[in-house]
Amino acid sequence: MSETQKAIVWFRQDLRVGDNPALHAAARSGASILPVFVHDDEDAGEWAPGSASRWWLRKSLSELNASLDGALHILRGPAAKIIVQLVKDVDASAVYWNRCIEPWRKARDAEIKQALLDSGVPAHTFNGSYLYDPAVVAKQDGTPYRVFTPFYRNGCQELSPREPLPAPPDLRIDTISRLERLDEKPLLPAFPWFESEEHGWQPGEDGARAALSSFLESGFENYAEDRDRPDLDAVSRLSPHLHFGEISPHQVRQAVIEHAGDPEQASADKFLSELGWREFSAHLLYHWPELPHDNLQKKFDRFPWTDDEDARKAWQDGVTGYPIVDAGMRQLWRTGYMHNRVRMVVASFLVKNLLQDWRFGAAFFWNGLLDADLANNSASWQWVAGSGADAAPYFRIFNPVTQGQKFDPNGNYVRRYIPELARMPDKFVHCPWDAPDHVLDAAGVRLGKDYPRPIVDLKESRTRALDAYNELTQRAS
DNA sequence: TTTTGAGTTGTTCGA
DNA sequence: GTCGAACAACTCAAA
Repeated sequence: MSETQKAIVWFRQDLRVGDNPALHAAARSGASILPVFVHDDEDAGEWAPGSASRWWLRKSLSELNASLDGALHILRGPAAKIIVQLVKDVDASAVYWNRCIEPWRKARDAEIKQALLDSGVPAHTFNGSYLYDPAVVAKQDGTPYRVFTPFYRNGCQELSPREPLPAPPDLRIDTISRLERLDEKPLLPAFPWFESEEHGWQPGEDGARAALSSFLESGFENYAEDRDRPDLDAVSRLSPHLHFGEISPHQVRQAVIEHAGDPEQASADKFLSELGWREFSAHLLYHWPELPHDNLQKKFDRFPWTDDEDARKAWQDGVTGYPIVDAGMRQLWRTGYMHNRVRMVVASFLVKNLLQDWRFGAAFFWNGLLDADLANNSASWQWVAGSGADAAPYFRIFNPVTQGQKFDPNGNYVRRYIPELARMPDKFVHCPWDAPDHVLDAAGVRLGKDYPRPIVDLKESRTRALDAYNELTQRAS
């Protein structure tokens, strides 16, 4: 291979140098590498990164650029046009990328690959983001799974994920091509947490590794028991790092197994199954590209969602009067993140107690979450709503008071995000409306002024949701 | 080939 | 206070 041969490595959701199959293969080809990222919002349409994701992406790209000696070329526009033109401009001999599963990317990338092939330039693509290639996992009869447990036990665990690849030792970055650099300012989001470092996030490959180490050293030991406790520091918080591909699930999996010494060890087993859920969501989106928009269970197309602006606003702003719900929504605003257990509680509350369409909730999360991921977000909202494949039974309706008392037993999570309840005693911190007047006085809480009264009655709204669901099943038969 | 039993995350009610 | 049953319907794989 001659010195002048040039390979484009197109980064997308794999903003890392380690365990990057596309980058690794390009380096091994001997070509000099032109690393590229394309802001392809026009291709993405409504699934362009939300406000929170934009903040993360900008930081992460800056980190990746530093890892690549400042050679990352960031462009903007429809990727088909940009990549094909770039190949011509720099006379590239090949293009490398790791595959994505979003329906809009899948379709578009197939076209780009064909266009490149037609012009005599091969596109080499890899599975970099999932332990098990979503295109490969299938039942005996060749059709995709709809239920998690057989998917995980039979579909996945018989396949062995690859060993993580090292960062390419002989990376030759192209230093000749000089392209126009993009002004990143329009990417800045309007979220308040952008201003402060309170959230403690460190986007980028180093930050991802640090998050993993910190989890293994502290939260991991009691992960199996404490992962449902939003008041404790027991979860990995790796989700945004995994979404942007700053670390691969292969690297995480290997580190967890090495640390635990045994994949069957309780915390390791539990954590690996969570990675399994990430795989399952990808599997669902890959095979059911309508997942972000359409109920997978068609009977839900007739569900009588209401369109209650006031209720939606109260939910978004964290002023529903149910402390665990409000704390979750405020955590989202302040940190771009929400603990998994609380996500289920706020989602159940929106969909079941408030009878709002899950797609409204999914869109709000898409904009607000740093880890917003089309597969996880869509599959999880459909799971909570009961409309998905292998979804929670509809009659499983979370009681926000019970959930609060069970998983935030001392109210520390609620107090962290709802300062107006900081002085409420444990007994009433999840149900301030039950507190006697003298307790409210002592805590400095005037219900309806300092902190809202509940916007719906739990028992009534539960019955209303169950009735709505029963009507669906009756009419279906 | 058909049957059978199990399946992430819950709540309420009545004994 | 504790405990089991009921709350649907469907997928999947083992028997």
